[in-house]
Amino acid sequence: MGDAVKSPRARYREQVRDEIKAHAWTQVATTGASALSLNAIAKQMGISGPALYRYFRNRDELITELVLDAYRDLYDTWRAAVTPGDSPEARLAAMASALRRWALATPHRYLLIYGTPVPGYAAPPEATELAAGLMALLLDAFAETEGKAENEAATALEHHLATHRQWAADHPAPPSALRRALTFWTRLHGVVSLEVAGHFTGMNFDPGLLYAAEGDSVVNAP
Amino acid sequence: MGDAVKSPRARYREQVRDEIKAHAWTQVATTGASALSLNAIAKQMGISGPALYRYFRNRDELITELVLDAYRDLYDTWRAAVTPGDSPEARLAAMASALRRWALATPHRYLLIYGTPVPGYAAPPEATELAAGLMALLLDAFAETEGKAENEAATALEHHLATHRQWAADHPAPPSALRRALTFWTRLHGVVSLEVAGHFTGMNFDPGLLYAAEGDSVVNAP
DNA sequence: ATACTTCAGTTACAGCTTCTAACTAACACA
DNA sequence: TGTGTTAGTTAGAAGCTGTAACTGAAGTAT
Repeated sequence: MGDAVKSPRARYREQVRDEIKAHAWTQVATTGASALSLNAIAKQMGISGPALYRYFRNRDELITELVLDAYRDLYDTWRAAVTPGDSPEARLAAMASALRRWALATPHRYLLIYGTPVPGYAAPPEATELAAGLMALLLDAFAETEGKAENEAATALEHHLATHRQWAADHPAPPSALRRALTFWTRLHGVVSLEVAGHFTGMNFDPGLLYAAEGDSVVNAP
Repeated sequence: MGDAVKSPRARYREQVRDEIKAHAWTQVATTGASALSLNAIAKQMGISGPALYRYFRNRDELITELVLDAYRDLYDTWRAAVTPGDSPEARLAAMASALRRWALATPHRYLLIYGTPVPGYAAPPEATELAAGLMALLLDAFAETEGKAENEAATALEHHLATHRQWAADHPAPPSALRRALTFWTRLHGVVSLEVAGHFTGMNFDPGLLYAAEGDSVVNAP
């Protein structure tokens, strides 16, 4: 485990695990996580079904691994999308459009982490930490900008968040930033989740414009 | 079919169909639609598995029926929530809080229509019509109020919607109302979908306050 | 070098799923 | 009383997850 140079067995094991995950991803991308079949993966790899259980305790463990990978990939995507020196507004805009591109590229990957939870699956603590890492990127940016609560309910929320901020306990962002980061997240998710779930198809308008307006509504609040 | 008084066979058939759906609903409520098992329903009813195929062509047809029922139920809930004479603001507030209550009462029912689509399932045209019926209730209210686009992106969206309004073709609401209804929908969905999917658990804040702020942000825009 | 242990992969199987095919038995109606 | 419709049956194909028991190869220790 702590070895810098891994044994050949461990290397082989890791390689097969990666191959399994690669096949799992193509399956998720096409049919979604709920239809993921370990048997089908084994068949594609030319091995028997039960052989996969040497590498993953069960189906849920494989799915959990995919969820964590998805979080990490989104985190990397955001890190790659922002230019460190840029203004917070520019960084938020970059993260917003990167998120939608990431979601539309592989809708089922987005739904895997933000859609209907697959029955029986329990999010591991690591997933919560990765989600917090994403949130931290938003908080970093919002902490650098000002933004007034636009109505009484928003003010009430902001006051509430001043004392209910365990989810951002180790981040110095003020309540206003917490509120705007949360709002940013839910507004973007509201648009993109309905889009990837196909709820806009047939409505004949451009979801990209709605998405842009929603992102701007939080970042460039009047 | 067109008979006002149905034959005893048809009545029996309808009764069994309803019983199947009732069992399906309790199953959906506990484990979600993706884990719905026709076999398990048959066992609960004391009949053999294949007998159910007399009443539903296949699993997807049963799920489709549940989806349509859910839409109808949400529509009725909204109709019951609003008081006709009330101000549009009051009606929108009533629909918003009714929606969240409806979603939290049976999370999987909300996810059935607004969550990850179950693989293989294709939304029937009737579902689109029912969704349009829900949207019409929002449009009715927003058409009675004023609301300015708060930034350039929102203005661009509003202009776009002036010429891309097939989804509200038979509704006289102006572009501003279309924009606000759409925004209302996605903002409420953004909060409630993350809430029912469990993404707020462990964050230790009250989603109800965020939900209220989001609803107000569209209805009581400054 | 030989013996021992670890482990990847195998087949067989239990138990679950959807769904089809063929058959029986009850009912409606003329 | 006869005929056609239909609700239900069992049998079974083909798929799934997951367990048990076994084989054979690779790594490790003596």
